[in-house]
Amino acid sequence: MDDVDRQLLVLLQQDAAQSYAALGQAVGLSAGATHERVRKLRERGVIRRTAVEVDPAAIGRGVLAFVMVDSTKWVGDSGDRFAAIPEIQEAHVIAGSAAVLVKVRTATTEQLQDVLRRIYAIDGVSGTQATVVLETFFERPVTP
Amino acid sequence: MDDVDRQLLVLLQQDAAQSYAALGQAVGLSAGATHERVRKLRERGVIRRTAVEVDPAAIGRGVLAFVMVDSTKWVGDSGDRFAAIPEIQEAHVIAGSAAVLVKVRTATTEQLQDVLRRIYAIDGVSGTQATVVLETFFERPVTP
DNA sequence: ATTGAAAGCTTTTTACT
DNA sequence: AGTAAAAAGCTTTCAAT
Repeated sequence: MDDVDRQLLVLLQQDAAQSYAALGQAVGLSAGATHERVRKLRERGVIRRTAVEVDPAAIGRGVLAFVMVDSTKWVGDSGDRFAAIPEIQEAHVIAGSAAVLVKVRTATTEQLQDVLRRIYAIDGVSGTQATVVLETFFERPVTP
Repeated sequence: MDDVDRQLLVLLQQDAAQSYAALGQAVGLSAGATHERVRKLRERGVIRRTAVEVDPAAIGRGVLAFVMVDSTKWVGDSGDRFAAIPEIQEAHVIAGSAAVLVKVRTATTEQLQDVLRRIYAIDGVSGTQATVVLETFFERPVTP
């Protein structure tokens, strides 16, 4: 992982649809060498995948909320229970009490309420504290 | 936005590097028609961009935390102040008091502390409450 | 809006440095 | 690791439906 790799990652986070020739020109390498470096970044798992980024509002997910979930039992192995709720975009085990922090996207606040109901139905969950987002300043890739 | 468009979005969120021929086969369309649909999804802004997804730990961002930021003044136009801190991956204005919720990725907890210091330095910020993530269950695309 | 095919690039491989 | 060039494959455009 040198400077060129880091530069390539930044460029590919901005636009993964550009050609290796263009990428190579930007970092001062031939298309072939650029291709080989990107291939290795994938192989080593630094690049996990290439994906399109979708506007949440355009697909009926205009409401964003973060929900703190409290539990009376150990939550370390209940990831699947959260994954089973499709409106949950992220779920993290957090420090403090037995707790999980989830990021939820729904079409309406009514649907958000329904997601909270389904979270409550998870075994051991003793409480939720939802925080609704009014405006997203930015969401951006993590730069190296 | 019909069912085929939604299917295409799901497939492209999983792997945007596949060919239009493969995509078309999956949804029962020719490569040309698939290309045209994807082009329109881009044009309409449903697809924002194509990007690689990078493993945060591999680029020295193994520590993840969510930080609630309280402020004594209106925060609606201080997005740039948060954007100026590169370790902040997301920043959202949240309901409740004058507050912002940010997602931070750093290499170490010492660096996290330094980010908190820089957040405190933002005009009007009166307090922060950091929650460190112990384990990420999942982070996934929003499905239509 | 979709098809099928042609033209023009890109990726991917290979031989060489 | 990098370069350069060839082969294979893909994107993009276009006439037709």
